[in-house]
Amino acid sequence: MTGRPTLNQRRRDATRLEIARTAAALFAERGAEAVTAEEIALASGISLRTFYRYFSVKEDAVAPLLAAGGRRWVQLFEESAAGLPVREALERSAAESLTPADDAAIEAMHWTRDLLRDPRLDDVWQRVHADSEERLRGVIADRCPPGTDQLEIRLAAAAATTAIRVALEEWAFSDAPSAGPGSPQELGARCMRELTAGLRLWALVS
Amino acid sequence: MTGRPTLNQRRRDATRLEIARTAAALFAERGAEAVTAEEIALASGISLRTFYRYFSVKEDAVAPLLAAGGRRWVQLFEESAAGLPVREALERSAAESLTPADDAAIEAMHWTRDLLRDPRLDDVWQRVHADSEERLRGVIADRCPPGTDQLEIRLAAAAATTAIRVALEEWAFSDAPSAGPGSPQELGARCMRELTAGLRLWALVS
DNA sequence: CGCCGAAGTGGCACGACGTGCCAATAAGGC
DNA sequence: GCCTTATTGGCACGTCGTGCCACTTCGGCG
Repeated sequence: MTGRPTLNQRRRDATRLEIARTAAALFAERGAEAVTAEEIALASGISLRTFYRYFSVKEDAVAPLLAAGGRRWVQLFEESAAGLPVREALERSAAESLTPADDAAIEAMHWTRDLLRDPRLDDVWQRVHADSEERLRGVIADRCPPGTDQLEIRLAAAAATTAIRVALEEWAFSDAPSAGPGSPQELGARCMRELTAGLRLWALVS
Repeated sequence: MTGRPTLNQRRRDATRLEIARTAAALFAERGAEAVTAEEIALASGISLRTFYRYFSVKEDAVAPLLAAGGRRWVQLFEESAAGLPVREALERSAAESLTPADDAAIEAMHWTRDLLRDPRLDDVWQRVHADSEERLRGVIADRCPPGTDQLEIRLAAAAATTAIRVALEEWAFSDAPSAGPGSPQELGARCMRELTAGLRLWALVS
């Protein structure tokens, strides 16, 4: 279905991710304020001009890391069994996306904690979630019968995204480990349940 | 209690608001991208250097207008009868803040619609709500008995803020009037009810 | 094999952004 | 009146982000 990305596209994505790692290391070390775009570029082995072809704003360089979880969430939700009620599918995919499986996911979650503490990166964080909410809205709509009230779908996407955002922020500013009590999964499940419990969408789509 | 602001402070706030109006007019006319900070400054009768003493980022110039409703909300909530259950107080103050009373409020809501359509201003919009969520968290905490679970309070603030944000965005991109069906009040009440219905905080604080 | 178009990269120049610094000015207290 | 304090404007500077053009790389095709 989804035509696999071309070779060049995958190389581009790899470069993107490598720049993101470099930027994250520099940002975590000195703070985003004190790092210039040129430094990130040179440390990544590319020119300044090329850096701005990958990211239009300096701070966005870490977006691929911050957005990784959300991407995975949407993907898991899309792939979940079609028979599953929307609400179950949403909760399960969220929980799974918060349980880092491969090394890349573990790494991304590790960086997230450091990056969230930098106020200069608040904007990227918000942008990432606005983007996530939008994507989620799309895939939820795909699961609902045509004609379903669009506002209800939007509210579901907003509630779910807000839940995960709050859970991650809460975790990042605590000293809880990434698994067990106080972990993103646990907080995420709790926030998600509370914020989505009152939605009428669940009644509309059985 | 709250010592009234000094004369100088009020002059400062007035200047701030006037710059905001000037910036909003320019942004709405040409888009934030095409307006330089220097233009806003000169059109406001101040120097560029002074402009940056009022707003550290060009786009923030319109923040006072976008934040006006949220400020009012928090204020109304604080002033609401102490006997009222938190949930009622929150819903009523939100509804009232979405029903523009004085001219300034009407004007702010009018600008909001234009400004929300400019993608370049998304960041300010998000920042304004992050700020609103924070303030709300504070005043809700003041109403709850000490020792109340902080996460529950945070979730309530996040849910309420998200509700209002979604309602305003939905309204701004529709052609609904600012009163009557499809109005911010109506959408706000509906979003608020759905997003806060599942919160455990209401059970915790009676 | 060599040619070729498409895509990616680097260098350069430029306007705009945002800040540190210092001098000039205005406001408020004694 | 004077003095202290806050606010303002001007200037210089480093950084940001983009338009433009020349150069390289790479996969396809005769």
